[in-house]
Amino acid sequence: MLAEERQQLILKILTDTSVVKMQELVQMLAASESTIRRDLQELENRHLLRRIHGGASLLRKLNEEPDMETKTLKNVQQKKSIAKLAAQKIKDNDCIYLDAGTTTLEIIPFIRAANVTVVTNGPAHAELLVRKRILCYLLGGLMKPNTKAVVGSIAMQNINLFRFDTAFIGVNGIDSSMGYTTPDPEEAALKRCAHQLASSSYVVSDSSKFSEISFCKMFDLDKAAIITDQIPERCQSLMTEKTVVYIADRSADS
Amino acid sequence: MLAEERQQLILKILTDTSVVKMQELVQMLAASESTIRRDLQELENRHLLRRIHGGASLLRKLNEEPDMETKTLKNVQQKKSIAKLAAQKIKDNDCIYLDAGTTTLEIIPFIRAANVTVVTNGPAHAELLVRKRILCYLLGGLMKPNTKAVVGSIAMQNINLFRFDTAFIGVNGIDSSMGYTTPDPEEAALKRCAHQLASSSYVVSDSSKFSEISFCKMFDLDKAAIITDQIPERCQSLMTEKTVVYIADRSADS
DNA sequence: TCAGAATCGTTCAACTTTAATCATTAGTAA
DNA sequence: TTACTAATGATTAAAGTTGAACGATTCTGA
Repeated sequence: MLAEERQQLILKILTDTSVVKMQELVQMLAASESTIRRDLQELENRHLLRRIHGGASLLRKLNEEPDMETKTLKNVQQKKSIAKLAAQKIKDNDCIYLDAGTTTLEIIPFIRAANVTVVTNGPAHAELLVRKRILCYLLGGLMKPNTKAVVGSIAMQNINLFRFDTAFIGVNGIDSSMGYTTPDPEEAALKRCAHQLASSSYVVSDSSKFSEISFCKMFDLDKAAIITDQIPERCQSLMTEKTVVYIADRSADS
Repeated sequence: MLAEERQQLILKILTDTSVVKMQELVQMLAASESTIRRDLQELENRHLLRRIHGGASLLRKLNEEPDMETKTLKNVQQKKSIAKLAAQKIKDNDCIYLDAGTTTLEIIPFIRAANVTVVTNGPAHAELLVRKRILCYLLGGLMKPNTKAVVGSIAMQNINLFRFDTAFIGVNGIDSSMGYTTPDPEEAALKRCAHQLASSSYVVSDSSKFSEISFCKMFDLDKAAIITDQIPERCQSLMTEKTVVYIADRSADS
């Protein structure tokens, strides 16, 4: 096998799996460890992957430091099932808005609809989308250091150039009286804007955000449907009264 | 079999398989290795395929093409020394524009100046910058699948909101009569804009781009200084006559 | 914290591919 | 036929690629 083929294969495998072990590659490509090592080195130099001890990983895993709740396997599965359900809301030829954030990022691998156009304020989202050959517009503006989301007046100006069939929006708090909330005023403004420009809006969130209230209000509960994995007992009736809630079936994972 | 036939066949085989080995071609076309080699050479000169060690591959493979010369370690070192010199042009409190592309990406690790603000159309650049706690604005617009640069009318509109002390711009061709050139019209327009908005512009490029001419003209030679690793003998006088050239000292690597 | 295990970077020799050169063959026109 | 040119095939030194060895480094579990 030629070096070129091997390297293309490595990239392909990585796109599917996000991380890959040295030994797996040695087996799959039937080459020596030295050779794989050299391939990885070269691909890293070309900024096509990132080497890690024992293998390689995709370039940018949004948040380097895994935040508290992404840690447990349980939560990963929750997020994936939420993401899968969200992706099913996307129809052929849709124009959608995809908010920056880890939950919305998970949606991308599950998108099956054809001829979709996506607008996003998450650079990581944009890169994953074009890798999947999905037409993608990125909003301009100030890049926030911690979340790497694009925000600010330029982003607000840019987003108003579009209209969406559907918007998928992340939140930090869901409360029956305060509605949807998030810590950063700039991000809140952008999310509100996205919601107003969309025919239908979905808030994607795991169940830990219920009864939480963050600094900035985005909009009222009834303005968007919620896609989540479960509703805590204590606020079940309050929620279903005020808005539409879709519960992801965790056993339906791929 | 005529040379013409053979070459057409080679291209046909390549279109089907995307990569092909030397030995396979020798067998399939029943010609000597020398002949096949000459055919491949000619086809490469006509930009119809790309030769790789042990065979040939399609030109625009699915994913990555922009940096086929980033391969050798030698070239990596060249790019790093160019990048280092470029970074030294940045002073405290500067507002700079950083064009998308691999050469400009290398500049970021070498930035030492304090309180710098950077505007870029490369999402990867933006992420690296905020990781270094450098204030960064990303242009919005359409994301190009192969280079992952942001381009188009929105990007043009966004960039005009800024003024720069210095712009660092990548190119694909440097020619004494045609000036600086690049393959994509959209990118060319953006680069031209960046240059016009900057007090001073630097073109960063390794020496392989001299005497090359790409599809779209950006601007004339004298409009920007060049930062490179060396000038080929044949165009040394032509270049130094028409513009300012900075040569990076390769031994000054960190 | 420590020791053992796994992984990494470097070096080297065997091997393969390439580029350059030269001899041979085929085709062409006088 | 003969002389000339272009294309092909063969040879060989140089360059590139590969796998294995080995010490250095990092990870892991006690």
